[in-house]
Amino acid sequence: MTSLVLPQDPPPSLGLPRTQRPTFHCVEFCSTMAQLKQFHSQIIRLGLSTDNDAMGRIIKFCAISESGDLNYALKVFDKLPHPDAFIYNTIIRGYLEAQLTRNCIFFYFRMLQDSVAPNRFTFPSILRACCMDNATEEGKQIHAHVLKFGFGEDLVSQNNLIHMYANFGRLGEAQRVFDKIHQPDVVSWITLITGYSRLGFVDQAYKVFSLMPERNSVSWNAMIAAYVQSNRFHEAFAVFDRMRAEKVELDKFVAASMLSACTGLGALERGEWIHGYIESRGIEMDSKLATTVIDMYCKCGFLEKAIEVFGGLSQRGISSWNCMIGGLAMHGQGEAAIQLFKEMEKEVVAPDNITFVNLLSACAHAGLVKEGRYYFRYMTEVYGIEPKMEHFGCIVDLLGRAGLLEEARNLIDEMPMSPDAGVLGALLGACRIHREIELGEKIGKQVIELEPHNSGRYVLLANLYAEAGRWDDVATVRRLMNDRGVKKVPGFSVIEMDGVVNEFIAGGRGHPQAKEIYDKVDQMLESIRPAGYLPDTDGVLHDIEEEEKEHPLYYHSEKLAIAFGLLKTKPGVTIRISKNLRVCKDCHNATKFISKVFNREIFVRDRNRFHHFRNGECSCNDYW
DNA sequence: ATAGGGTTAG
Repeated sequence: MTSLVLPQDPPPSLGLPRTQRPTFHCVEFCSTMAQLKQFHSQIIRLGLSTDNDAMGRIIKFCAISESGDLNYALKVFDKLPHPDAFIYNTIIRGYLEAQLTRNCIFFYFRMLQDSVAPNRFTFPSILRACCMDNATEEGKQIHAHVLKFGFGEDLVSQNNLIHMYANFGRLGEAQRVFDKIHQPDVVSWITLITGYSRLGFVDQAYKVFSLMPERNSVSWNAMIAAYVQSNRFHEAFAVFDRMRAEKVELDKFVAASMLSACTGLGALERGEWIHGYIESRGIEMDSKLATTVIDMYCKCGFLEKAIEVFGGLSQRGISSWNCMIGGLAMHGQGEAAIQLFKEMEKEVVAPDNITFVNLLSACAHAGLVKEGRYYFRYMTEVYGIEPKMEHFGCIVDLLGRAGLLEEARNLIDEMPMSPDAGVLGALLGACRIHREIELGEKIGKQVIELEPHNSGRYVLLANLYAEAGRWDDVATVRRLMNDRGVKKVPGFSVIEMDGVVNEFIAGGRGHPQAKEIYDKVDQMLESIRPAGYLPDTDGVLHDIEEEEKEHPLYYHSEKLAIAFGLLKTKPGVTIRISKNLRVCKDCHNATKFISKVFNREIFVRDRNRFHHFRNGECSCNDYW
């Protein structure tokens, strides 16, 4: 497709009816700018350099196609005496795709100034530009234009208005636009559902979802994703089951959402089922889906399988590498993470800042201080990546855990930005481990004021006080939380059994076999006492109230889940638990003893990492 | 007859 002859004879005349004029389809066969320029010059030689029909096609290629050149499009545009709406729309679209949203808006107003009436194709792009630019004023104004120019009935424009208002956080406006549509289509519904969900109104999203007259896989997925993103995994499963019951096939989007739900719960068996489905149905494994699968196996504790899937990928995008390195980090396999990083470099995949977050956190979790320091410098020196907040967080974590609190503090002082709650929280955690009460207190108060609504920050300081036996101060922190109306996130643990996800909350009696399970906990804790287990009540604020101090420690959610696991599985079978908070000191200690006395491997995934308990020891080396 | 909208990682 290198030479294409344009009709030269007779020379086209602008006065001819459309059917008799030359067509310019040749431009649509272009794949490079060089080819396009050839056609362009031929067309100019035909005397058509100011012909909208011809130039519109040239501009379309330059402004929108992958291999185009927006500046060239603009040059062509500047030579046109009377560009038509198509051409303006195309340039606006080009700016949009180049993410030059201010220029989109600017160009739209220029279009109006040039007295070219916008058409129904104009508004979707310009509304998206307003959306991306957070241009609320212009957005409202353009909404008025949509109506004024008579496109109040155009569905695509209305759907984009819904999208835009939702993005602005103006759900009332979004709903009003939706309500005015005579026949909303599936996209209108989905846009509204996603709008509610992204702003955290999941129940409202569900109300809309349940009103939909017809649903396709995209709408099912919008609802599933809404639940997954708000950590309501059981509800995601419920919607998924309904979708299956209605015989809707899952596509790669639904598969990805459901894998995330499995990841969130630590539901390995169900995750394996989805993965098997993807393979047997030949659902396309793009790099995003591959990353989701690998992430599921990592976070559900099946690291070997994650490595296998990773190894089998024909294309390894940066995110696959990052995910795998992060998985090794989470399992405390620092050396392996570094090995993998070196392999990545060998395959000439350029690491990005996330790669280094994961690599540094691998060093931190494995206590590889020397290596961590090395790669922190390496990142900037070799790849020119300036450390961001997260990188400082990793290094502070690394140094702090290793007891190098002074160095961690100095690093914080030298940071180019002021430390956020995450960075200071890392230092605070280190203070608790190393019983640096005074420094910890100072940092703890700072952290709380940085994130006064994050209950975890209060818990950390309270635990530090508890560590020092300062019970009055523990009470003060709790009072502060109460006064501010900050609710502690309830801790829960889940264990999957024959594909059923069993969820436990501390002291909860909701499980049908509660009696049996609680008896098992008592028996379990009695049998580890002779081996040396002593209950440790320091971490009390973790799950419970003061007056219940002594007792419910025994009934922390992970103890219930482990007891259930012992009850329901054959001797020797590995027990896998995942919980939403960090595992407390007492549970960690107890689990070590359980692994020895009951001769079981126990995997516990907590908020931060994996703990692999075996024969009385934990893979984290008590380093968490 | 050239153009527009919805869902997925880390």
